[in-house]
Amino acid sequence: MNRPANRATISDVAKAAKTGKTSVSRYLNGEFNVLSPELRQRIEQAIAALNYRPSQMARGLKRGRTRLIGLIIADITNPYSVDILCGIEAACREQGFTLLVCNTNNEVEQERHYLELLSSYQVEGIVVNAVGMREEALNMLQQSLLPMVLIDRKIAEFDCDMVGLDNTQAATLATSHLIEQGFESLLFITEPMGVVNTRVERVNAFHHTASGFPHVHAEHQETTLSQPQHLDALITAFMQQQAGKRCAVMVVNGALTLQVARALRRLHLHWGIDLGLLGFDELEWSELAGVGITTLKQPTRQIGYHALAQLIRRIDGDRNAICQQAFAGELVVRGSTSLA
Amino acid sequence: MNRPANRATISDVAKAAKTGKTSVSRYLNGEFNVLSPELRQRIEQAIAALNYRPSQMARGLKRGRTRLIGLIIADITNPYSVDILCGIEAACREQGFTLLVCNTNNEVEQERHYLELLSSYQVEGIVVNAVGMREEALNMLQQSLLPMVLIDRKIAEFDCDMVGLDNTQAATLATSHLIEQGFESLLFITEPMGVVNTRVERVNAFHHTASGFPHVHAEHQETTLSQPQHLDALITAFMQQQAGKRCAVMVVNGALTLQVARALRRLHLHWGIDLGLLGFDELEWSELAGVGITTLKQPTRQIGYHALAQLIRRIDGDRNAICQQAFAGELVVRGSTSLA
DNA sequence: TTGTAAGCGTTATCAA
DNA sequence: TTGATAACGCTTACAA
Repeated sequence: MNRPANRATISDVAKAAKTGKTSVSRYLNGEFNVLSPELRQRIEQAIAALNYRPSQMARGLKRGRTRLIGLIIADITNPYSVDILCGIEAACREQGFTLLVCNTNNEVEQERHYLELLSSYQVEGIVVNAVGMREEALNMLQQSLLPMVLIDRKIAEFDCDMVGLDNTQAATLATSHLIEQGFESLLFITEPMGVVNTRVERVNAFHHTASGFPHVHAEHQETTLSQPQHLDALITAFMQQQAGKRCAVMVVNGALTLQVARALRRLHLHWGIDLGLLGFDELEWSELAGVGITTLKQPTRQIGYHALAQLIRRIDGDRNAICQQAFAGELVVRGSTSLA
Repeated sequence: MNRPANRATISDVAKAAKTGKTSVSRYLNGEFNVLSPELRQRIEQAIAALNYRPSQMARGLKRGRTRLIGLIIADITNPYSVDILCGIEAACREQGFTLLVCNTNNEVEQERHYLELLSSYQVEGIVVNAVGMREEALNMLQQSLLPMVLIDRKIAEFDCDMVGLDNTQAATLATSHLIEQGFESLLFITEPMGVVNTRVERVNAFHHTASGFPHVHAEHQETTLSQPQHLDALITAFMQQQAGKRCAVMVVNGALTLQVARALRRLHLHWGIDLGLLGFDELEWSELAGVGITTLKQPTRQIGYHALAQLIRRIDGDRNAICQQAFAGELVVRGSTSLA
């Protein structure tokens, strides 16, 4: 019943080194103080000879500590999420954790699946980047008992550590910039606000800031990523209504900014010439699109990094009250917000 | 010694349902034909009551079959890799496999780490997207005994299934297009060719195609992503040397195209006006950059999808000869290659 | 300094 | 139909 194709086990190594499993285990865990140099060497050779690698399965089963962190991403296609991921990875590396990335593709079923998977593989904590995730999916998270931290998004009635952008500061900064640049008519385009706190906070700060300038017209409109052509109508209507005024469009996130830029192209409207344009989220092509697009840049890496730091604190037993960390955004000014 | 915080085990369920572990295990594996309806219901209730979830750790340990696939990505920041990932995921979903994504960030150490991790968690196969991976890192792969398929890149002296672009077809298509558009002087900018077969094949096909047109000047130059300013000198020299001719630049991949576009901006050269520009890899912003950038689009999703299909064939015991699948690229023509 | 043996939570074998 | 019981590969008391 030999299965020669299979990997060597700790018993094989023990046999080859003419010793017991215990000593091999000790070797594996670096407990050299209880190993004679001679035995240590025998084990070393046996391991090399058999090309032995310990089974994390068995290890995890036994000790329950895996140094594994799960990251659930709703949409890996989103560059914002990827940046966050990089920040988390950096932190993981420093702390000796390994990151397992799971992309749910915005599907509830996938999220449920991964959540169970991660938990059943004994990850010690989970980071959830819920950008674009539907409420339904989020509720599922509450069932998980694992240490967990949310990125970017709060969930109503679900107390959980959160790390993200200071939306009020950011939207205020962006709106002020447009007004300073002399724009008198502002349109904030957002995905459906619903209970998505990031969107709501951005829109609120937008209106609040604009309301300090009576001569400025400010309105917001909702649209969905799935119906990009809807933007054409939205923007056309706005431009007609506000004809003669210096108009600017502000966009709630990077994914939507891409769609807005495409719509403007279709409409033969040029940002920086026919109207102003400012988008949340810095994109690699922001400077290449026409005269460049002014963006509100999030400290994404930092957000990811601190999210993991917080998670590890929880893993290490921190029982302090839930905390929400908000980081300031930065304005990157380009041609799209300086009308000639 | 009770640990009430911990998850329920199969024994707990068995106890709660007043039965043995075996029956519970049978229930979990859907062997209802050997379970009386009555017992089945008791188990069902016990599971619900305890919110029991089987431990994949223990399962994997026991049966050695996990339905897990590992994906090793050298640079998740690369949109090409993300697209591939999406294709693989789609295939995984269909086939009932779960994908674990590991980003090595182009670090050899990370790759070694993940390779061991995946194998020690009993993934049944690995897909490697080596784009941007250094040779050093690739060698490590050879040690792995798992079923494996490479994306985009071959490794010298390492027989392994590979799925990628038909580089010769693609480069020929692109070069022909430039010549048809009346460009007489072509510069192919590539990352260091070394033994990276994709780059070599593209450059070779480029020269071969151009050589059919005696009036066309064709040259290639190497540069690295880490020294974007080097591009400025490269391009300036080319434009001066070929002054008076209709010049075009072709770029070996999307990441480098981004850098080239930035360099051209710095040099105040406008693609579609001062020179032609064509890049491998379609990017979401290709149409938004100036007059739009002509690209050679890879069927990325398809590549990912077929890579997984091939891997599964191997997992299922396919022992046929190593196979390399090359998919055709498609030209997306935009303003950058039609000089007024 | 070394080794034996009892688990960890499953599944597989075999007997009832 | 059921259910002990022995693995799976590892860690960890506990002995020696």
